[in-house]
Amino acid sequence: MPPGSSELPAAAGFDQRVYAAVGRIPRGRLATYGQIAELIGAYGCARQVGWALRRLPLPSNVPWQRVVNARGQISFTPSREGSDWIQAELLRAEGIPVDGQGRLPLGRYLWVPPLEDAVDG
DNA sequence: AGAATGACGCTGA
DNA sequence: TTCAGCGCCATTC
Repeated sequence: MPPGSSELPAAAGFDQRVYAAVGRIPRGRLATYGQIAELIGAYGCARQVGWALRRLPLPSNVPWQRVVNARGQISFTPSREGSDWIQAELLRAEGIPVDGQGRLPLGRYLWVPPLEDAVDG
């Protein structure tokens, strides 16, 4: 729709990129915010990835729970209104052990995205 | 328009 | 290992 006719934020397209990238994370795997940002060509915009996931309506078909910070820990914050704890439960359901402090073995479950553009496919 | 905020990440102590 | 500081940039007030 033409600009000015809606209240849609300019990052609406950005959100879709994030959701598409997150949707590619296999079950039982983890990715970081920075990893998703870099994957969609927005290196350095890790925070914006978090914003996009925050705007994600729950429940959602997007595996948002597989996105954690680079420190290998679930980002706990009151603004999530409990979705952070839901994230821990969902990850445990996928076979990923989550610490009582939200920490998890990121090195063991880190997702390595395929290089689609480098090979013929 | 300017200032504060935040589901991040890196460096240094 | 944990903690503090700084850079980052869209969102929000």
